[in-house]
Amino acid sequence: MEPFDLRELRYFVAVAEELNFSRAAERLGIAQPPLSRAVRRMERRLGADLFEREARGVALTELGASLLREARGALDAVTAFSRRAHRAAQASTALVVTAKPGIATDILRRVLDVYRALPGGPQAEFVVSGHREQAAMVRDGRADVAVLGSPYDRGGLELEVLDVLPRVAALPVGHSLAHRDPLYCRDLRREPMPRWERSTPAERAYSLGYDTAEGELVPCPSTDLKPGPVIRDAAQLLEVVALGQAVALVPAWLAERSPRADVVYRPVADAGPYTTVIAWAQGSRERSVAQFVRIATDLYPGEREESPS
Amino acid sequence: MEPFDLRELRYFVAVAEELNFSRAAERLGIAQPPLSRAVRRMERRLGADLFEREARGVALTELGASLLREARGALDAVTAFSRRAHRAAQASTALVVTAKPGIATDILRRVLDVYRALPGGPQAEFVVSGHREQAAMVRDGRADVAVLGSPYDRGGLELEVLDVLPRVAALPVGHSLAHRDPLYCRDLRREPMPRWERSTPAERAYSLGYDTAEGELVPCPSTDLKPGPVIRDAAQLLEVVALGQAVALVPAWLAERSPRADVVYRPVADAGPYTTVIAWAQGSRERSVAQFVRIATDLYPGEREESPS
DNA sequence: GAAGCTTACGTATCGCGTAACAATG
DNA sequence: CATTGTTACGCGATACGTAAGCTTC
Repeated sequence: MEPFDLRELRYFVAVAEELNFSRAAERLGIAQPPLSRAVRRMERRLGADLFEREARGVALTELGASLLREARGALDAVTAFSRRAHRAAQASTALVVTAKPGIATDILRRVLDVYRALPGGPQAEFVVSGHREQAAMVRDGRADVAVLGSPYDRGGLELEVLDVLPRVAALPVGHSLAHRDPLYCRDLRREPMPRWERSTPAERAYSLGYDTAEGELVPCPSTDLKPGPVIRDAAQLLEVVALGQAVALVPAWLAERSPRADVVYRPVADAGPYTTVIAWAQGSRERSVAQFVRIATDLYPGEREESPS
Repeated sequence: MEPFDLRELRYFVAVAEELNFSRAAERLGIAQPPLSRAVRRMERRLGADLFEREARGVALTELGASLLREARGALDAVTAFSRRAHRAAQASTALVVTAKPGIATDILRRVLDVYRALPGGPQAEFVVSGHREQAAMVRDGRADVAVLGSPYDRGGLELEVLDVLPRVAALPVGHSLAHRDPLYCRDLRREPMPRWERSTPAERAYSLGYDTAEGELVPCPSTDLKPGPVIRDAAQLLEVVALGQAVALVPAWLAERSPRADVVYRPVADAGPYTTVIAWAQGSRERSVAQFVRIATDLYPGEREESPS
C-alpha cells in the first residue's frame, strides 16, 4: 500500500473541486496531460475510480466524494505545518490572531490588550477575516489563534468555549409571529429565511435553529423551506429582515447592539445557542498560544470544569 | 514559502525520534548522506536550525521540539488518507473497529452485535489493540472506529462519550488510607503509584487523579512523588497493589469486575472520572462509520444533548 | 469540428548511493 | 582511530511539456 504523495492529493482535490481536468490543471500551474496521468495512476493503484468521466464533464464517484474531505484535511495539515514552521523560525514571532467582525472582535480586542501588556511585551497581530474564514486560517497555518462563533467545524482545531448566548428571532415590525409566545424554531421555518453565501449544510441547519456547535451531521429537514435572499454579513441580514423579505435567528448580542425601529427581536424557546469559542491548531503547544488562550479563558469563563487539587 | 514535502517531514520526524542520523537513515531505508542533506536543506529554507549537532549526538532545538508534534500529525493525516482510501476502494469494505481489553471491549461487543444484525449484514472486523494504541490506530487509518478510555488525546479524532464512571482508590488490605473518609487525591500522592509503561505527562497527571479527558495540558505537580513499579496492564496493576508496592486510582468498573481479597476499593472525592468514548477519524463521513457510531450512542447515552425539533 | 480526456516521447530536474573528507573524543 | 555528520559526483527515476490520438456532442 504505497502511500499517496502530496502532489497527488493536491491534484485530486483540484480536479474534485473544478470537476474539469483542464481548469484544474490551469489552477495547478501544469499542463493537462500530466494531471490526467497522475489521477489515472492514483485510480490504478486504488483499483477503483475516483471520477466518472463522461462526455459532458467529470463527476466524483461515491468513493471520490467520500475521500475528498479527508484529502483536504491532510493537505491542510501539511500546509499548516509548513507555514507555522516558517513563522516560528523567524526571530520576530508575532502571534497571529483572527476574528470576524462582531462579538468575536470585541472579545479578541480585550484579550489582545492584556496579552500585549504581559512582561516581555509579546508581539501579536490582529487579522480581520471574512465570514466563516477564521477556522480555515488556523487550519492551514495562516493564523495561530481564532475567535469564532457557531456553527464551527472543530476539525483540526482545539478550542475552549468563551461565551454562550441565546439566539433570538429577528422579525420585521408588524410580523404575525412578533406576538406569538412562546415562539419555536418550527414557526420560523414557514417563513423565508436568509441564506448565507456559500453556506454548508451544517451551517444551513444551524440557521434553522439546530445546535451544530459540535460540527455534527444534522438531518436537515428541507421540507417546504422557502428560500430567502442571499446575504453576506449581519448588516445585510438585518436589512432583508427589515424589508420583510425574511425572518432570521440571530445571537442576542446582535439584537442588543443593533436596535432598529423596523426590526423586533423575540426569544425562541428551542433554538440552539450562539457559542463563541477560541480555537487553535490541534497539537500546538507553543508557549505564546497557550498564554493567549489562558488569558482569554480567564477573562471569559464560558463553561469549563476545574481540576482537582 | 515553499511547503515541505512528505519525504522531508518523514525525515525530520525520524531524526527527531532517533536523535541520530545514521540510525534514522537506516530506519528510513536510505543512506545517511541524503538524509543529512535533506535536513540541512529544510533548515536552510527555514533559516533556523531544527537540530543541535554536537560531537556527542544530536539534540532537538527549541524550534525543532515545537514542530515535532505537528509534523507527526500532518504525516498521520496523509497516511490515514492513503490507508482509508485503499480500504474504501475495495469491494468488501469491512469496518475495522478496535478497543482495549476491559470495559471498552464489553461495550464494543454489544455494539458490534447490533451492527452486524443490520439489514444488509455489514461486515465488521474487531481488532484488539495494545494499551493506548487505539487512538493512534484511528489517526493513521489502521482502524475506522475505536472505543477508548480516558485519558485520551482527541487530536485528529471526533468522539462521543458513551460512559462516565467514577474512579476509586485501589489499596492493599490493611493500608492506613483504607478507612480514611473522605479520601482525596492528595492523600494518594504520598504513596508510590504504579507508572504505566511509556506514559506521557498527560497520562501521568490523569493517574494522579486529574481530569484530562480533554487532552489538555495539566500542571503536573511532580513534588515528592514516590515512583512506583512500572506496569503494562490492569492485571499487573492489581498485582502490585495487592503486594503493597503501590496504590492506584482505577475505574469503578474494574473494582466491580476484579474483587480480590487482598485489595480494597475506596471512593475518592475529587478524582476525575473514567470516561469511555467512541472515536472516529475527524471528517470521516462514511455511512458505515456513522451507522456504527449511531448504534453505540443509542445503546450508551453517555451525556449528550438533543437537537430542537 | 470543437472540446476534453488520454497516449507517446524527449527532456530536465532531483534525490539517491558510493566515495572521499572533516571534526571530535 | 573510531564514530558520526558533511561534501562531491555520477546515475537513475520520474514528472513535466509538447504533440499527436480518440471519443462525444
